[in-house]
Amino acid sequence: MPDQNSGRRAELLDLAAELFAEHGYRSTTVRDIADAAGILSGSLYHHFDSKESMADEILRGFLDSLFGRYAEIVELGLGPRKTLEAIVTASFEAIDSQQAAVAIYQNEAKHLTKLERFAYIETRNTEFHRLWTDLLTEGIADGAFRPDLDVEVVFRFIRDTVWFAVHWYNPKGSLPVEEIAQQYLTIVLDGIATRRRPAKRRTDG
Amino acid sequence: MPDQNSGRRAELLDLAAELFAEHGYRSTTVRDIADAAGILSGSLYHHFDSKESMADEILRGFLDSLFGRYAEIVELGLGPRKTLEAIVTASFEAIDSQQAAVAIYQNEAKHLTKLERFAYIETRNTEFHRLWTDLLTEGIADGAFRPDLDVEVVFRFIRDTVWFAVHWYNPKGSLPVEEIAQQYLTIVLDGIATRRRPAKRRTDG
DNA sequence: GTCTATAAAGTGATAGAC
DNA sequence: GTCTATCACTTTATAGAC
Repeated sequence: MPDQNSGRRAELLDLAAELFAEHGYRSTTVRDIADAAGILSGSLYHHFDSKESMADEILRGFLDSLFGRYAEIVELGLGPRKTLEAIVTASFEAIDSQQAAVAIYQNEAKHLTKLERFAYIETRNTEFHRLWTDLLTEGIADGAFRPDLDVEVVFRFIRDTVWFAVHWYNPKGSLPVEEIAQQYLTIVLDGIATRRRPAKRRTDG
Repeated sequence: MPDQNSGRRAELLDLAAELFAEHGYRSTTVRDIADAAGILSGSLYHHFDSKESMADEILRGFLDSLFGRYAEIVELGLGPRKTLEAIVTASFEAIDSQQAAVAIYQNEAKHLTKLERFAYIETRNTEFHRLWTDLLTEGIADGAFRPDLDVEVVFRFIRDTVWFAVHWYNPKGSLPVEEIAQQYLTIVLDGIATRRRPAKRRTDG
């Protein structure tokens, strides 16, 4: 295995990530990746052990950086509502800056976790579940969120909507990522129906 | 091609749908399908032209029934809010009764549309987009929905959350599909944040 | 309606030359 | 770091017997 920090290596990994994201892990052949890089398929094995190793490296890097960011946010102790807003915003920023990795995580995680080497995905999913249900439970307890909601349903609802945006978000589109995050937060927090008092309200700090 | 209504044919199609949904279209081999049916792979070709034909038949059947149901709802002329509720509920019912087909639609449509024979998926997507944006625009115009929302963002938000439920919905779970649909509607319409007037409100008919 | 047998193409990966 | 050459295996699909 050559230098882990080689520029060429990172280049190839980026190409692989884009192809995995666009066509799916399974449908992308090592020949496709090599073609995109302008080399032959055999040459890829100078940089990586296997196709699986490439996906592994892409997902590991993405999840480490994402959960590092989440940990930073939680440590700020902003209270349930502001923490929720920050976590959602951070997730949209990840979609913006690491779109391919997010798409792979979305599309392939379920199947890859079956393989031992990808067991850390399950660990991260559990961590994510814990983060959200704690946050929602705390928010319900202190009056920030409605008490009549099923925490599990809300968790999945938020998780799904946030990550699914990766499928249509266009980094070059007219809507900047901050604005989309804001729109999502508005819907999740306040709903789409009209209300008698449209003013912003704040129950927590 | 044998009788289109043969019981065996439908049986094989159901098996294929479950495997495509569970492991992905690409990862499911014709051998897998034949194994599940207790026959050899070659025998499948007595019933179907190709693996692609199987996916085609599954998706066509699903989309036809779903859009038939949508058309029925729209024709009732219930007004924006009640129509939205009915469409969301109908979609959850589809997840309940045709889980495999919905999962295939979710996971594979993007790639399959590239093939000419699956062009009708794009047509349906356009139809779906039209249905929702009309509904939301109408609802904003008559005061049922908030005027400060981007119709496109809300459309994608609802579409994604509703269909994504197929990934975790368990037909044998404790929450009946009607209740999940209701929870989703509550979140989408009213948000998860507390409000000063928690009472139900109705702006349209 | 299923099986036997097999073709034809694609796929992940390796060994060694340059 | 890339290429040449190639292996071992998988996959879709076909032809004809039973």
